[in-house]
Amino acid sequence: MTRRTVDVLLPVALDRVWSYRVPEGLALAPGDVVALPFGAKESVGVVWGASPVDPKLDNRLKEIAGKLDVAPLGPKLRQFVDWVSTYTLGARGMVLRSALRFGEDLGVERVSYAVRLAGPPPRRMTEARTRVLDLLADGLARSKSDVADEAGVSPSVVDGLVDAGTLETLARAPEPVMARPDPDFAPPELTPEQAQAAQDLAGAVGRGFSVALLDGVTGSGKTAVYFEAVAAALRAGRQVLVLMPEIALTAQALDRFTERFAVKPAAWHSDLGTRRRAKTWKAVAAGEVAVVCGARSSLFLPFRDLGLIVVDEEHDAAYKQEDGVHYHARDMAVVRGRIEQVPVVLASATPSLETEVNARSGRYRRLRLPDRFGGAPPVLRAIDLRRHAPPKGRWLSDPLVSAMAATLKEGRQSLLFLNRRGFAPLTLCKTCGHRIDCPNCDAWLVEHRFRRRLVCHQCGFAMPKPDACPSCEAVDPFVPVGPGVERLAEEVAALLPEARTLVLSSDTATGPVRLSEELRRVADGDFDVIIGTQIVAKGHHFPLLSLVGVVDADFGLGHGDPRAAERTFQLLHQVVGRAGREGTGGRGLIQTHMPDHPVLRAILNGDRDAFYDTEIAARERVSLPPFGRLAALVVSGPHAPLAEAYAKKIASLAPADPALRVLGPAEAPLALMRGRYRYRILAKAPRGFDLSGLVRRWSTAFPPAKGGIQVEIDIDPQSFG
DNA sequence: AGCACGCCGACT
DNA sequence: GTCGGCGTGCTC
Repeated sequence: MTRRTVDVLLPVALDRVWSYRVPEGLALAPGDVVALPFGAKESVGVVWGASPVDPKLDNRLKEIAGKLDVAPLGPKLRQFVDWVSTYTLGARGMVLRSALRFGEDLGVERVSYAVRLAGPPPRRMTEARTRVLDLLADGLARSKSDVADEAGVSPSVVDGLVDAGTLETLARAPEPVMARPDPDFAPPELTPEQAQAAQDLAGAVGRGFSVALLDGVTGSGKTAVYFEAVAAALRAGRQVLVLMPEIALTAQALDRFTERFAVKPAAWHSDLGTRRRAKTWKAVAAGEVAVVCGARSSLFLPFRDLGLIVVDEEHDAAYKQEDGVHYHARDMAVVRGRIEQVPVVLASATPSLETEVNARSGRYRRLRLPDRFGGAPPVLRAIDLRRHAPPKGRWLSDPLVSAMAATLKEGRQSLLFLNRRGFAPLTLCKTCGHRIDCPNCDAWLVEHRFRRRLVCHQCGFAMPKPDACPSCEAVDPFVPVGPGVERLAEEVAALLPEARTLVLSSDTATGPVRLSEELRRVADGDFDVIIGTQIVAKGHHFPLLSLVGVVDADFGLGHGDPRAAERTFQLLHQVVGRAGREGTGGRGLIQTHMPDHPVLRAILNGDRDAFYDTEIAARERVSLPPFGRLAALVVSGPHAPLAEAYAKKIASLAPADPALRVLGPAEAPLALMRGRYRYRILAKAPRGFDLSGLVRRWSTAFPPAKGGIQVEIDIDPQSFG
């Protein structure tokens, strides 16, 4: 007799489905989330389909343990998972894993207890009890932990009042993750241009797939405009995904949503606790959450009825996922939009070159927003470091320092931008010239004075600064070379001792929560000088800021990597845009050795199109993306000659296709990383070529990888080098 | 990705 | 004699 079987996809690094027996009486359909035994333990999986089972396998089939009480993954999400896996060559199971990120426990909801005033005051009054009763005097119920927090007492004080009969506990149903946002709560006043763009975006909702580039600087009202498209989707009763770079997901950003729609959006990022994660995931699947603001992984959330996708800061490099499955969230957002048949809005002041090309060709609609502060962008000036070289051991030129002093005197804030974490990027022995490198990577150890350690920015290796040179054994011989943000802080302290400075980098703002706190203090005027890495460039608003100093504009230029030039352009554009958003004429001073470099000229002249013109022409000439396609195959292993030999071997196995060009293997940009030697093969193909398919065929011919050798495949790599 | 199995070195 | 290192191979 034939048994009922289903094919199940599991969230593990496997590319295929597995057949299972369906127990008697259990109805299963594709998309159902099930529990099942897998290997030695219990796992979850998703019913992906049903196919005839090899009879030889039949008696080895295991049985599905049961169906989980969550909404099934819909056909469009399953199609998206399949598509992403096919395109990126990431294992299908690993792509599914991104869609099943509901944490360990989906099961039991924790009952939370609320308390409210219910009886006479207790016989014995204490100060702590008074504070609790004052807080609850309005008669409303609050959760026990909120009461303890807000009254500044320990939870046992609340318990004591319950025991005394003054308060009563109510087991409250777990609150819904979010109340429904109100599209009509606080409609903005829009300029005619904004209103027109808003109308365009809102009009696209409900009319199938389309892509629009919403093009405008930070002060142009981009957010207010795309919120109108969000409002349109809400009115249609549909869900919305707003993608943001992880680091931009701050309270500041979410507050803007709250001001417009009266409730907070659901947030989705790596900082979420498992509890909240599970709750949000379920609520998204059930259609109870209307709007998610999330980092790139929110692309795989199981929306029940998605109506709109917004990709904010679409050019941001953080959208590229580099570990596990390699994908670009902006590109995949467009794919999900196409599969879901919903509009996609890409928002940026400095679009990626890919998006700019698509807008110029008319594939994407462009909606351009003028700066609403009447075209008064910050006044920008280059400081030519060849003429204004700071003294040795300093990095701030005289003109920049005097501008900072004047700004301080006016009671306004200055922002110094330097994209280097730590104190100094290089530590040298002054006796023998020995350089302190990472033992696992081809990188210098960066001194971090706050942490009192030398740190590898590649692999995280850290060690205390040694007392003696490991090479010549001279005692205390080290000199820091070059600046990091921490070293600038020292310089500012010496030059402007009365200034209150803040260093803002991923070391000080660890995650959206901490970053939010620091940004709030900046907005409150707790600091005069903010010294930041690229973390300060990403869409945050600094209301008191009137001077931006770019300490080293040349960083990333002049290596001939087109992507580096694009990055520098975007970063500088964004950073100088932080100055003077409140109408007071802001200033930007840019320290550089090459004020005539095209990227800097475009920045200084505010001529964005000039930058795109030259960059697009250059890429077209040499068929770099988006005018050609790239795939990178990175071979790595603990033993350099073996890894290189393997890389050469697979390069020689490339399919013969006249359209394909195989370059390398060459040492990868980071030839040694985490103790692994890396060699990179680049495959180039024309636009429109099925590069994924070709690489997939190619990879089936790879010999078995032994000796710890790994091959990572990156379709559309970000670096062209 | 997990996880078990298995085959070699240093210890209660 | 056993504990445990991580290389290899399997998962319906």
